[in-house]
Amino acid sequence: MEKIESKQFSAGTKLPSENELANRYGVTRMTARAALSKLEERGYIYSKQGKGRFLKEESMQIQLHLTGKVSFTEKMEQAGYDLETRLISCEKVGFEEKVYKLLNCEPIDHVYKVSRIRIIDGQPMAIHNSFVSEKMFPDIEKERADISSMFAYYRKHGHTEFASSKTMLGISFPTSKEQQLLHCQSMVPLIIVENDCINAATGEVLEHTRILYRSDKFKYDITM
Amino acid sequence: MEKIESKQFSAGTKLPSENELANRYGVTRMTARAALSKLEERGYIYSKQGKGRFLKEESMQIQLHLTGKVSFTEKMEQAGYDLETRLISCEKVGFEEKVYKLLNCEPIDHVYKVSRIRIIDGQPMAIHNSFVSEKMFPDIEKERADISSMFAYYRKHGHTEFASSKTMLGISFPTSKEQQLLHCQSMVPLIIVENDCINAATGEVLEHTRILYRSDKFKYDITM
DNA sequence: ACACAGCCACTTGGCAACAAGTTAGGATGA
DNA sequence: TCATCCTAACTTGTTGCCAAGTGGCTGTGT
Repeated sequence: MEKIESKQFSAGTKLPSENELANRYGVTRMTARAALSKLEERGYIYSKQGKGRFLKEESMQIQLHLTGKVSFTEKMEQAGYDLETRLISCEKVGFEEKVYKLLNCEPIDHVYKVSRIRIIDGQPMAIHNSFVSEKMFPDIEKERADISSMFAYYRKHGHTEFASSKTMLGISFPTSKEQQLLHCQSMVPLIIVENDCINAATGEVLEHTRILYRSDKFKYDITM
Repeated sequence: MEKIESKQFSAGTKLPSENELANRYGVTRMTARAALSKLEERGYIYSKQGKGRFLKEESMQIQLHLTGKVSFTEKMEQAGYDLETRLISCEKVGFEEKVYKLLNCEPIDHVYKVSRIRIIDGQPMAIHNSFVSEKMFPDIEKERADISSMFAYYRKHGHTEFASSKTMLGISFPTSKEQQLLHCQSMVPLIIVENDCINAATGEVLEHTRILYRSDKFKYDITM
């Protein structure tokens, strides 16, 4: 059934039709169709009614050192990539226990989610969510338009030395909104990396960050 | 369409039928069916003909420090889990450039893949593949039955100090064989962690390891 | 009153026919 | 000879119907 994916063709190649696959492997057309749909949902192929199914070009993979101290921006610019960071949204979020607890907030406090998208060489690669409390940054609503770099924003507010907390990694699938932003299919796994940014001098938690990486766009280096 | 998954029920709950979902959201039964199939392939629900679809119980997640120096066995036993490691296979593999290069092997050399499965509290959690060269361990074919721990095996052959190389992380989906071994569906992502085990004294590469973790069974700690 | 058989309404699973889009080639006409 | 249109043979997409499995309800016989 899914030995189909082991056959490696070059990009743009036309795949055998549903009927041909069904005959060749002695299954019904529905079974072949299901297998092909899976490949489509994973983002390996695309289909055109009346024409057929075609292999997408395999996208480049960028090496990314996940555990490093340097910021994403610096990493990418050092490696010579054309990185654009675009602000998507900056709005209050509903109560979420984990985030509120980390930011030392009560349920009545307001927490903002600053959502930015990372675009490399024209391709959206990751969504960077920063959770900050109104308590810590009361003017965030007014200043939202100016936020280009979170670190620059924190320095402007007098925080100079930064540290990071425990870093956790998990996997999930994109919501329909995230699919649009990242230009990906529903079955492309996302790697979610979460940690906190702390003022090293005072120990205050400045933000909780939740970064969603397209798992197929990077090779992740987690060397200590 | 996929707002279905946001509704959190408790385990074992019966989901609305295909027809009911189709009517409720004003879509065809095929659309509802496709959405439910997706949930089934991701391993969230199961279906019984004539009865309906039901939520699976959410499995526990074990915290795992990916970048630590201690071995998987030690980590799990320290945390008090009942870990069983079972040998699946130990056989020659075909030429694979990356692995052969890392092991300093030519295409005519023989490389063995020692494949073991990690079972925690009765649940298969990960597949641990070790690639070793016949050049380095000529008697591996005879000794294969005795291999319980790779480190113990290396110590038996005179290697005492170990180091590890660069560690890379990636995502893929299980083959049908891996689905059987890990008791999981086809759309459950696997986290693949690869690195080399090196004799710290001589610098020789003893093995290349490729570990396949079920992404839904762990919370991955990648703190430096 | 109780046991049992049959039926019906519901579920998921599967299939076949049809619809819609594309392309190539041949018939037709100027 | 050349241009144009039509048709036929592909492709994928969609719809609807029927099969198979389950459980409850009801009628019937003892």
